[in-house]
Amino acid sequence: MFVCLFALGIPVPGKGDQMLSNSDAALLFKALSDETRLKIVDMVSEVELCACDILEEFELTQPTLSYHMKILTDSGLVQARKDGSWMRYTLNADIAGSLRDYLAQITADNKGANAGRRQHSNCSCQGTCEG
Amino acid sequence: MFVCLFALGIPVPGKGDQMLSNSDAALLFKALSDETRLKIVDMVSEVELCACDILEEFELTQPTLSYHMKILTDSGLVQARKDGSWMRYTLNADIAGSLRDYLAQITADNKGANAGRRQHSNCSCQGTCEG
DNA sequence: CAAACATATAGACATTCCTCTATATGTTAA
DNA sequence: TTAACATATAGAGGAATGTCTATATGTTTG
Repeated sequence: MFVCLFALGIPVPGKGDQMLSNSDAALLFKALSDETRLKIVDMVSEVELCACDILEEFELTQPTLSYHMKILTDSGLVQARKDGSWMRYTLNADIAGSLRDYLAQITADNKGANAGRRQHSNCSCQGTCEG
Repeated sequence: MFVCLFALGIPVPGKGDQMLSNSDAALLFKALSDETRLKIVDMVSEVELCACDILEEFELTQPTLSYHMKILTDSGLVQARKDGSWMRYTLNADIAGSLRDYLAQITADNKGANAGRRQHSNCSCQGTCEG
């Protein structure tokens, strides 16, 4: 039977993304533990944005936004690129993927020694999902 | 072409789990922003455990563990069940699933108006995944 | 160069977080 | 009922967080 390894929280082999350490994951979740930063992640996952574009969407001062961007880039979840006087931000899709894998891993209940493969409750792939 | 909706971060219809609000998600990520709590989540996702079982795995005092369990249960990520003198803890799989969906959603780059369905980088389902 | 623009840093301040000790509450067992 | 066990609560203290104002740094433009 084919199952969706991703949905089971099993890192897909050959993808090159390694399981995050607990401390890295804690840092990434801390970066996501603030509503402002959640909105920023959502924004920069769609399209590259400069700080001034992001600032317009919030009622924050420029230094406060800079503080949040530093937390996001230090965690690795957001990439910064300097373009003249602008800083352009995008999501780091690899880190985001690793964090999704990590979250799936620690919330999966198939980690015991005798855990068998089975359909994950959150996967729509009714057994047809390649594993 | 069939794609994996789950891996795309699109809530699977008919599952009954609603997209979390930003503030709920921030609270859940805050619950996960501490290494001790990450380990606890990993532990209780495998098997129901009482506080004393969990305490043995850490170099913490009992009140400190109680503090962490309160944060985890208040967030909804962990369920508590009183059994005589013991508190038994398990992962709330529904909330965990909603959080995985939320994370997939805000880190997906397919949210624009003209976004097309396509294979997600973290899904092993090579187009065979039912959507 | 000087002015305007974009961003970062420094420092202050209130709040929250994580840990502890001490103690309280509730449950089981002798 | 008393002792032992399991957990929760109160309160303290130091560290971290999120916000601001003021200022510094670097870039573009007239």
